Amino acid sequence: MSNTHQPTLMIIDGHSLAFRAFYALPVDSFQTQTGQHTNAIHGFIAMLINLLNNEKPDALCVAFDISRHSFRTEEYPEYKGTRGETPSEFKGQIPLLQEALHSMGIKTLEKENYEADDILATLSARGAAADYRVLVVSGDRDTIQLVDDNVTLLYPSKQGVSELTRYDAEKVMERYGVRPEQYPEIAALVGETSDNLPGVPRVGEKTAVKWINQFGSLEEILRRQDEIGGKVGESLRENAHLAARNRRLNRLVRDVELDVQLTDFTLGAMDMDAVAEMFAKLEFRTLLQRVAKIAGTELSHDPAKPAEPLAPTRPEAKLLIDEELGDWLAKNPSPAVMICEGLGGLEVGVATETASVKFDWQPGGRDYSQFEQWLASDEPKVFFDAKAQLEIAQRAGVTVGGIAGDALLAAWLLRPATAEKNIADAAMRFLGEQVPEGDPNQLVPDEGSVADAATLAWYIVRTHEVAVSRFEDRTAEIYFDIELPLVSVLAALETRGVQIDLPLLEAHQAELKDRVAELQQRAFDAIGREVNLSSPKQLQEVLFEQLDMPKTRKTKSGFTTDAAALADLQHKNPHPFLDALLSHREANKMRQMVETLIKAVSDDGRIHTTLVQTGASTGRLSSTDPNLQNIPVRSEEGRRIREAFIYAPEFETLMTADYSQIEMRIMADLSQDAGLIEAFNEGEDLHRFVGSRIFGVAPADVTNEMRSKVKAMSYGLAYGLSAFGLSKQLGISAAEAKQLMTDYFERFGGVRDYLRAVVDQAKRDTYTETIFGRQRPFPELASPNRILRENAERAALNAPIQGSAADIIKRAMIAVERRMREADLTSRMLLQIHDELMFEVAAGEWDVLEAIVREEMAGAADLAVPLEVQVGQGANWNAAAH
DNA sequence: TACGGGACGTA
DNA sequence: CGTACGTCCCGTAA
Repeated sequence: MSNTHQPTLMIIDGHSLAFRAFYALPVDSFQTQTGQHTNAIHGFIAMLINLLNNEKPDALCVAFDISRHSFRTEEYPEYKGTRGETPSEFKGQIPLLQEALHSMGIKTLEKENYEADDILATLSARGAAADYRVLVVSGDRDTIQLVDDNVTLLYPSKQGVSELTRYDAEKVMERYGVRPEQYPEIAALVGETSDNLPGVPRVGEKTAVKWINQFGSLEEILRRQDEIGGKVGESLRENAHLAARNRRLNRLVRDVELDVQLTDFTLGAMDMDAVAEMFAKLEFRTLLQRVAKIAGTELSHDPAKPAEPLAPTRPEAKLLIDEELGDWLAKNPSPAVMICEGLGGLEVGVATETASVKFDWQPGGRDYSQFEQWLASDEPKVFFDAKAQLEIAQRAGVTVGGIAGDALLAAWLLRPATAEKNIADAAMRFLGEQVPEGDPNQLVPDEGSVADAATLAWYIVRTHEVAVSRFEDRTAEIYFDIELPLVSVLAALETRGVQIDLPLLEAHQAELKDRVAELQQRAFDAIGREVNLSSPKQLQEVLFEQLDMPKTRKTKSGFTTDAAALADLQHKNPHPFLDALLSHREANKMRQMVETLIKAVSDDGRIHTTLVQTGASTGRLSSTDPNLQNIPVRSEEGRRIREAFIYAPEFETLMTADYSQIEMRIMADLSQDAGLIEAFNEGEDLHRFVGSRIFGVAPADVTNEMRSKVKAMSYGLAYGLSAFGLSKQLGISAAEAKQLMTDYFERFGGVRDYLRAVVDQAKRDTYTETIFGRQRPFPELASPNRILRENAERAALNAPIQGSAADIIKRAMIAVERRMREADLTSRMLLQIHDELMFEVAAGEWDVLEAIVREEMAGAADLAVPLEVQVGQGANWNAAAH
């Protein structure tokens, strides 16, 4: 026996053990507040924790059945037919269990047409071949056949899942009197009631074992069935076909095609944040602690965090104003502030972990001057959604300084996909505590005001503390250096708004209205009836039934009528209706947008969008009410809308400044691809340069067609574009697209290596990271669902690129705003559109502003290639473009 | 009235 | 079978 450590692979039959747990634990005792049953999940996880503690597997996988349907039911439809309907209380628990496992970084597997047992068989064969010690955990006796020198079965004893019996080859021999691989032959003879597989009547375990030992195998028994006498022999001869069928059905498949590597199952560091969130959802408190303990002991290099103190009791909020309030604020550093806007005016709560105050705030009143001074000062304060709070204060005539924390942003940074939108959810996630309900006698007990301001502030300060304590160093940098300083910049942009030429917009609207009506009429005339052109359902009737056109790509509920498909139809099957419809679509879309913009203009003649800092999980901002980040630009009609974005009379002009090809530059930096870096340093047009390399011609000889292909390819790369997608987009053959990609990677191999490495890294770490360290978790990378997993792979590919661009422009915004303030400029930053900033420029300030903008935007990151900034000037947004 | 799907605008 | 968003409209479910 060698001394080297033989790794252990553990494979669990998820369904069978969850089902046993379900019957082992009382359904009614395990329910969340929303009524979700959790007894099977609880029992399963408890068992899993024991297994992790006792067996210390190096790799782990949990296999599930997808449905009752499998190749076995195809041969024998009655297979497992005696099993009753799965209890409804059980069904819903499986997806949640899988989610819980994923949160713990544990892979699950399932395979259409196979049972979990077959996956167990396949993986144990592969594990043994790869020299693992394999532990199979299953409540299904069929898995006994998997046991051998390398494979041990852990089988739950009768009472639930708390005790597992270890079956190695010897134990099987001892218990059943045959070698493990012979067990299914016994089972075939005896039958398996629970699988609805009747065996040979009169043959029980004893007889079967006797025969096996006498004849050596089932095959031999059936061949020599005539040698067996008596009633039993008669029964065997009559029912031999049953035994043969049972044997076919209970033979586990050991070579199921599984799109995984054993190394995928290697257990790594647990993302305790994700676990905590999931367990909070399931309301598992003690299990969470037990999991944390495992994670702590397993991650020896990650010292276990000190245990959280028990939930402190909520301090009684004092009602203070004037000097008393001032004294309190002076004595209690870094409290959370919560300003609630209610029917009765403004209610303010301020809290530390141990003390809190509250009061009704009458802005400007003498009793509140100390509070207002403190609010405006740089004294550190913590908020939940600081930008919204800042804007409430601003409406009350008070500025806010010292934004030292924002629990909403902190929670979002830790899990950007699903930021908790309210304090109660965040408190549940980070503290595991339920924020108490507000006054039940309240007339309108809405979600926003569950508790009084002081109580909310107390939850905010503690939630923030826990969230920040979970930051890794680089996450903390993103938080303190980027997201928090950005809050007041965004608030300023929102408050400023952007000037709109309303008469121009209204004229445009009137024109569009006429045009839409005309195009609608033309469409109606073309088909001789009236339909709703905005109804895909009615359009399908017209196109595929009335006009009998060829069917387009399928959607969930029929066939697509999107622009690309309609253009394709028009090509194959020209019809005036298609023309009218396409034009109507476009004009109608523009009309809607213009209408929305007109409605959004405030009394000050400006549009004030909301920039949502937690809007995108890549780190980008999003814009709502209205969305100013999707104002048309590609069509002539669209650019006319941009002409309505102007500057206020007291200013002189508009400036736009955008990063040119920032994502490709980031790609060059991240991949360190020598060719791509050279491309940017050459100063040659990027796509022309890349095209010359790929097609092997001089840059000057790159045709427009070549250039546009290369351009599509380059941009597609950062999105995980496939050869199929590329061929479709460019309208070229799949072979040509494939060749294009091959040629591209031939010349820019670093890019290919990088893209692969990103996904590999993300699979290992379960998250991606931007240049500045912004992380985005990708639990779906471990999903057994191929669609989900591949979507996650593409998103993971894109996240560092899109996210780094977001980091860079955010840093630029903070720096530019600061420089403008320092230079005491009147000019103002107004909008951010992902890679572009818009400014309203005051007379005489153009040059100094341009210098600041260029310097700070280009200097926002130090990449392997220069960051190029293009600046445009004009009387409106369209004219200021370049 | 609420919600998902389809379609489409931007980076 | 290309990432990230928000908004509109429709049609259906409550």
